[in-house]
Amino acid sequence: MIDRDRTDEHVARWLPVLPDLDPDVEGAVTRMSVLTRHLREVKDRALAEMDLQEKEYGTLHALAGRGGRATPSEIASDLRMAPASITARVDALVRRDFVRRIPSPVDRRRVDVELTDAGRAAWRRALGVVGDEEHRVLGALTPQERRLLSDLLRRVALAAEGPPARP
Amino acid sequence: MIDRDRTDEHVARWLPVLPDLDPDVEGAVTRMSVLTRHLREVKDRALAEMDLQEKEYGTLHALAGRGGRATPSEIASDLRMAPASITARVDALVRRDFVRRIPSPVDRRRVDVELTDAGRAAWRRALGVVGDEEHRVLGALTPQERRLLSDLLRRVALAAEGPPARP
DNA sequence: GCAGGATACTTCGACGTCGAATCTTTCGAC
DNA sequence: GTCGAAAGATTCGACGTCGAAGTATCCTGC
Repeated sequence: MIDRDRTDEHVARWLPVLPDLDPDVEGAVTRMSVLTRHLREVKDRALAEMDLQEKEYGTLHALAGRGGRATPSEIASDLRMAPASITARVDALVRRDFVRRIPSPVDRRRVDVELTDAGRAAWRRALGVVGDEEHRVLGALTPQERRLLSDLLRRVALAAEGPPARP
Repeated sequence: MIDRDRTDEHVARWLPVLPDLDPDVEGAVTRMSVLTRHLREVKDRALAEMDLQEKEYGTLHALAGRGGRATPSEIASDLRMAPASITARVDALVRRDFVRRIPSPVDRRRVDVELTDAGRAAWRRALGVVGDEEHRVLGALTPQERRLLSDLLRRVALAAEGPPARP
């Protein structure tokens, strides 16, 4: 038969006290949360071995996703963080020579943040390891099942993105 | 045809720069992360309307899951937090009379934390609203599809819980 | 041209979490 | 019995994030 995972234990532990708990809803939600946390932790450890923190990598990644140049506000938006939090992140990356601050010549309020060659190299070097664990755990499914999973999650995501709950 | 969600945009934006990105793997992982964050934010807002913070509810919930009585270490373990972080949380709940500290008579190193009647009532009152959004978004699927989603995620979770990646 | 509002980044103060250290109590070896 | 190691909660100092305030700059309407 199929094995039980930790979420099954979790649900089994709660069912007696919350009888109207839907095991499939609770199971799906809990597993998404568990897997998200797991991937972040593995990514953290893998990056640490190449002397990079997750927040450093994340900032470089956001930058690379914008062609290697972006404003603090854009980075904050991509990372879903407060713009105020970006200042310290960029400071640290500047100290490591992974990034440069370039005052915008066209708008003197703006400061563009630009990847240096070293920054881009560090990002590329780390790029491989961060996806590895994702592929490893998703490798438990066949390609068709991965497509199916992604499609099911898209429909759930659309419901989440759409109209909020009716009062 | 089927609609695109924000994750589809995300993948489309990255595909040109990372050609060997697997859209199904990246899509599934990103949607799990997005949905986990979404559910936490909605839960936060719903709880705020009944004058409860997410961290307060979380602590009460962990306590209720242990029959209304547990040690700080047990709470920390259930919440996957450092035991040191529990002290302040319990302090705040004690101030609201949701919780009591009871020195263990059998082991004088231990301090049991116990739900008060008010604490249990607050937990029960909040219990309904936290599950509502989960059911709403998962309602985009049929019961059979929810079962299927949960089963697919279980297999992924088992791969994550199992042996780590081979070096 | 200029006054007032909007925009963009940064600074500041507060907060939550964590690892390490502390202090007490318990347990085990002898 | 006693000593040292282990276990449990807490305190402390550091860190990352955030909202609000601050500062400089741009833009729009008049």
